[in-house]
Amino acid sequence: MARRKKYKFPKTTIERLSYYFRALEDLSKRGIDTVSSEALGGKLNIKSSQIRKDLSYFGDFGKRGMGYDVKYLLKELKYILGLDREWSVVIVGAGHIGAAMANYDSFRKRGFNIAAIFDNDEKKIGKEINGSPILPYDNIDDFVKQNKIEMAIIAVPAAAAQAVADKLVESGVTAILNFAPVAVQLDENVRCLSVDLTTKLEALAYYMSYSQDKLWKIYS
Amino acid sequence: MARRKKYKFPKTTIERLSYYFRALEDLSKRGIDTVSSEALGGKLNIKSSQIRKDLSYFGDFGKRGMGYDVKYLLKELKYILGLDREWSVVIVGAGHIGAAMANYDSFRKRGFNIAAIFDNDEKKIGKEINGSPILPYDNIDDFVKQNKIEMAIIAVPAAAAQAVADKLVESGVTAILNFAPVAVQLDENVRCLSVDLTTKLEALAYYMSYSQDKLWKIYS
DNA sequence: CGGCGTATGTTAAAATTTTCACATGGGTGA
DNA sequence: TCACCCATGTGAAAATTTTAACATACGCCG
Ligand SMILES: NC(=O)c1ccc[n+]([C@@H]2O[C@H](COP(=O)([O-])OP(=O)(O)OC[C@H]3O[C@@H](n4cnc5c(N)ncnc54)[C@H](O)[C@@H]3O)[C@@H](O)[C@H]2O)c1
Ligand SMILES: NC(=O)c1ccc[n+]([C@@H]2O[C@H](COP(=O)([O-])OP(=O)(O)OC[C@H]3O[C@@H](n4cnc5c(N)ncnc54)[C@H](O)[C@@H]3O)[C@@H](O)[C@H]2O)c1
Repeated sequence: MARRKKYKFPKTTIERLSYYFRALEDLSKRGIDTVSSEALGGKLNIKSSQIRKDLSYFGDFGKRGMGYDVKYLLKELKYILGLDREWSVVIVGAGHIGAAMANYDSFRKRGFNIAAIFDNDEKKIGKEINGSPILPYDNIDDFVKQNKIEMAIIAVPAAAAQAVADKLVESGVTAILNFAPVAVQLDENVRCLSVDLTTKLEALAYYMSYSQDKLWKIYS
Repeated sequence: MARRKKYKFPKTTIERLSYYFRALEDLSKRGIDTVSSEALGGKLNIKSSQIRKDLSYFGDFGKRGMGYDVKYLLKELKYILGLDREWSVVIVGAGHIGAAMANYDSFRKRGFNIAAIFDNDEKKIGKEINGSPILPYDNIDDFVKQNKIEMAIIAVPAAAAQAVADKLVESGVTAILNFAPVAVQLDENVRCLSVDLTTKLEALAYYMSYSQDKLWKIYS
């Protein structure tokens, strides 16, 4: 499909491409139309050689002696990251996290459309959050199938997460962002990323206790 | 301070220790008092050798032929992770993310006390979330000093994040969990972890576009 | 139009992290 | 008590990822 020079590269590269993309958007907004790997790295606390290597896995985007054309690189990264299209997403769990995600307009700007939110709490069903309806969890299967939903965000309590994930996958979802603090077991052709906020706090606690360990990247 | 056999180990080890801790809590609740690295790994999708190595950086916690005593390992991990004490935390930004974090009781159970939430929105000041008062952002300096706050959660818009971080550090905070999508520039003796939800979604989009890449860990 | 400064893309080396393989030692039961 | 089983802890190998170094190419300026 998309351009790619090498077939193997670090998993962390994709994460960094996303950072590059955002930083470039910022530069673009500020009217800057050329940037060197050195300058971009300074902004993100990432070594310039790392940036050049990451980009080199996908193509030759820069001009020697000159750096990178911001708009051009943005376009390429958009393509590489799969952001040149719309993604239909459902959120399961209309609680705090689910609501936060539904209210975050930057997702929509990036092409992630929150088609609906599902919950099993009668009191929430029928309302809407930021324009997305809250629907009965029991209808999720039909909805996902009919609307060809590919991505889902799980924001239900840990105890319910595995069952929700199973139902989602059965309905046809193939990518899941999971906020529940459990290791969801899934078929290997389903992509699942977990966001674990407790772990982050605990890691901070560890590093507070052992101040001799100075090992941080701005990203993680 | 705490026990540690080797002085160098992967950064990812700490993250995993946190997963082990949570999985062990679960086992403990269910009345299981011994576990092998193999069984624990199965629960978390982590190789048993990885678990044994991670633990070996800090001590000999298991019994050969037997596995690990759940309660004992929990106690040790609690100590290692710095969870055997209370942490006073402030949240900056009483928006969606700030509210979600303040409402999450598991943090309190783990020893993270949300001492206060700060905001510059007149309409929010004076209210409280889950027992924590929302105070004027202008008072944050005094509050942090007087209450010896060490940790902070930044949940303000990206544009304000750097200024907030600077103010926090100036007031004495030395650990920050940052939700704003910017690389905050900090003195190297301040620990900062960022949670970047946009990046996670974008990474999912990438892997949806390139289904040939099957490379997932349950954690990330 | 050709030399010079500059920043890329790449190759090779270094560093880090994971995985393997197995010797080691604790517990159990005969 | 002793032999046997089992899962740990570890040292060495493999795999992955980052960093360094530099030859290469581009554009500008004189
Ligand atoms: N809030 C935080 O800051 C935070 C931090 C770390 C982890 N998490 C995790 O994120 C997840 C969501 O947290 P939250 O704070 O939004 O929880 P919440 O309690 O605010 O919301 C959960 C929602 O899920 C709904 N729900 C429960 N079971 C369901 C089911 N089977 N099907 C459909 N809907 C169901 C509930 O009605 C509720 O609306 C939880 O797993 C939690 O552990 C949250
Ligand atoms: N909501 C999400 O799902 C989501 C997803 C990705 C990233 N984020 C990031 O997390 C951060 C918080 O997001 P949110 O959705 O909670 O935003 P929000 O708009 O709901 O809340 C922001 C809060 O910060 C307060 N605030 C603004 N400037 C301030 C300042 N200088 N000092 C003190 N308070 C100030 C506002 O009054 C508001 O209450 C943002 O940086 C956002 O980009 C949020």
